[in-house]
Amino acid sequence: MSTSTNSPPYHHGDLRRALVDAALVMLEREGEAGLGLRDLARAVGVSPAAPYRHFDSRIALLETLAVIGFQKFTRMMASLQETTPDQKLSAMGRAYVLFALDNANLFRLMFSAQLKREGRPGLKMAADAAFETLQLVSGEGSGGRVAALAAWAKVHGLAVLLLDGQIAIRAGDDTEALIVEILGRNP
Amino acid sequence: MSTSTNSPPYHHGDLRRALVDAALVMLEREGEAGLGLRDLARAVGVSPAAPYRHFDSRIALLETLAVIGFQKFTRMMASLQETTPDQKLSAMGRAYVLFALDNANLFRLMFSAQLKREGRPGLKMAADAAFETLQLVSGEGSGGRVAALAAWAKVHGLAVLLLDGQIAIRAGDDTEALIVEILGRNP
DNA sequence: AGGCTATGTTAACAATGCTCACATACGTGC
DNA sequence: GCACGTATGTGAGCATTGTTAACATAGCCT
Repeated sequence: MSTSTNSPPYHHGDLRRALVDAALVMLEREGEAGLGLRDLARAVGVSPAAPYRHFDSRIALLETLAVIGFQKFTRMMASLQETTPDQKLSAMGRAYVLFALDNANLFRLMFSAQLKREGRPGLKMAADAAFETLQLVSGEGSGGRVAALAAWAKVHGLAVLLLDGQIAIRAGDDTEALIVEILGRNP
Repeated sequence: MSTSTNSPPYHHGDLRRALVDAALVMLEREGEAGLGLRDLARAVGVSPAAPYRHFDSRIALLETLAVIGFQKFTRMMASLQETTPDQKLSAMGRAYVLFALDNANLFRLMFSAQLKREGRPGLKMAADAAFETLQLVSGEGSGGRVAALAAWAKVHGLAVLLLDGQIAIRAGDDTEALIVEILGRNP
């Protein structure tokens, strides 16, 4: 226990968790570029060098966040209740896009090129795990790998285009309905 | 004219162009994060502050590069020879993806979130111009806006997934053939 | 209690984007 | 042809950032 005065405890308790939590919030608010180690340390009330006891580098922290993102993504995918392959596939597509919109900067980080450039095998594993079920469900329906990749591409592309504001949302649009409509379309 | 000795001329001649050219090369080699103003200045043989006579900031330089990317993209799209809407549409899809693979980091920059965050109306204009014909061609075929967006999403998603190495290219794969196959598939 | 290790702090380094005061070339009006 | 204003490049320096090294403190184990 610390002294009876409210002196801040020298040891934080669970700094790693606190850093990750604060980083996730800060990431979503300011984007990856705005997530500085010093700001992060200050937000948690700790010295600028403290995070290095828990993360080798800023990149390593970002990788951790991305892995967490993939886990969250995987959990959401696994929680879908639909039964028939067709229903399941379309529910997954819809959930995929909504996840991207709800966690814009986290989603961007998950697919960030910078992280892939380094070794980082943990990230690739988390990503592969996340897409395994997706490929499984979409492949078994009709036509194997090509069909699965085509479906994946459409869903991912829609997510990215919406995220970047590239697809203009018009005044009367219900975004969620538009997503379902686009994904249901076979041009 | 400078003196007869080979003293480097104080004024570069066309520094802006030289900076842009060097930046494009450096961008493709090292990625956006690796494109530093000082490195760039050194590569062109000029002082670290010189680029600021031609670009307000690093972001402004990146925006210029992205706009150039969209122009290049638009030219490539316009140069396609196909005639019937169906042929034209599929040729555009193929060209879209190949452009992304050939200009990986430039393509990423064109869709970079960081640039959109700032005002930067020039970038949005260049992007809209680039996609105008795409939307036109794909919309007139069958079903209006939704069909156009669905086609766009699939093409863009395939480009991004390939770019990020997310779609595993297997040993026997011919990448270009795989692209055509995926884009031709209506799941 | 004593010591080992984990965890945090302070001070500093190198690199980066950016700015300011100054130097030099260019071009335009007389 | 020449002075002068403007555009363009230089050099030094500032604030910030990621990162490291030396030191301090807390918690744990015997």
